[in-house]
Amino acid sequence: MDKGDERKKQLLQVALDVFIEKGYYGTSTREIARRAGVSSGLLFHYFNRKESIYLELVKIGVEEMRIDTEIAMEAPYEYLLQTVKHVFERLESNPSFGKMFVFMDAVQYTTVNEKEIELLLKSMDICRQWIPVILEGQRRGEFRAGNSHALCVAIFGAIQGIAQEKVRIPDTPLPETDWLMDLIVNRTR
Amino acid sequence: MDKGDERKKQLLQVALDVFIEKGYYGTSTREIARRAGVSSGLLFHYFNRKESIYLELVKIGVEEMRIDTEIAMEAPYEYLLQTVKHVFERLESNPSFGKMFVFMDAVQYTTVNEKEIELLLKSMDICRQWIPVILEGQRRGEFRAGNSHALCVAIFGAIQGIAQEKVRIPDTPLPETDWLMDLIVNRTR
DNA sequence: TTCAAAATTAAGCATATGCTTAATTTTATA
DNA sequence: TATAAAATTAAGCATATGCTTAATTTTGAA
Repeated sequence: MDKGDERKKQLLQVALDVFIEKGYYGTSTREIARRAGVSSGLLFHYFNRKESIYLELVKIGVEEMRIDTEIAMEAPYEYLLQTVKHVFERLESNPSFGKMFVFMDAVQYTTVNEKEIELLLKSMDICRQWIPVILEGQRRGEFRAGNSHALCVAIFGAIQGIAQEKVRIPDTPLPETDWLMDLIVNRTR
Repeated sequence: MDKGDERKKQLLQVALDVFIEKGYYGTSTREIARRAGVSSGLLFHYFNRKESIYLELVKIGVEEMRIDTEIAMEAPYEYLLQTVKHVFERLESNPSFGKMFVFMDAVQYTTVNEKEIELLLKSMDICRQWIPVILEGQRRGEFRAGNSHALCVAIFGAIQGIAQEKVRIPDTPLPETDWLMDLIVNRTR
């Protein structure tokens, strides 16, 4: 209902598109404003700096990527399977999810002078969140033995790469969930 | 020996670093020059436009990524295995390879107005090169059944994602080659 | 040693950028 | 309808950018 909030949402949506397309530095505030059909002044009425737009998007992204460690530790295999399924389903059904996913990855390469962003990035580091879960899965014999960090990199790297391809070429066919799980699951037991 | 060629190489090396770090648009010609310890004028003495620097790097990248389809078709499993091993070894031993790898991926997201780049990108499209090889591997029963394009996306997406992580955090442990192969190999036969 | 070619720089032009400011329009409520 | 708050714009400042130009230094062969 609030007109201001609607506009802000719209601006964030447009900004996400441009950031993904051109990167942080390649995105001009003028272009965000132009694509949204408003003046630069209005953009800076809602966001005090360019970095603030970026920061708000990162915050939204962090929220979307957070895992529930407690549940995950109870059933590592099941939780990972559901996570992969969930990501793939949303990649198919919701283009803006894919964009956010790719955006969140690009963030990690973007050097922006914001202490706040650095903090967010730490909280968002996928391996940091997942390694304990993978260790638990290995302890149970559900996941294959080996360097748990490397396992984490393998599966989430794969998901990341696939998501990127999907965003770049939307009719890219997604792999089966099982294939991805074969990266990490212990098939010898 | 040729001093000009040496300088050009150096400039390309520096430019690659900056392009990876800040993206195409975020990279200023001034910064490339500054990091190389030369004037802007000299940079434009060797490259007539900013895009030309980018283009030369893409050309080098394409050369590094090209596969030998003829040999690949003769032994799909073996060729893929060697490719993965080769990439991982070079990721470990040669940081600039990783940078080039990530750069080549970023190119695909960068909209640069160069017909030449578009042509290069087609020739560089990994799935276009690999799908015939994967189909042959499936025909032989070496690779698992399923959408060959999706299989291609799975394995090269994984490699891509892992390479990105490696470039971002150089002490990231790389997964075992076998784990990656489990994405695509037919274990039921 | 000479001197033309090659390497290099300093200065600057035109435009794009992040962001501000003051003014104007729209909205909603009393 | 009157009016204060909210939304929006137009114009512009300071700086950064891609790239050019004219001049200077370095190099290497005769």
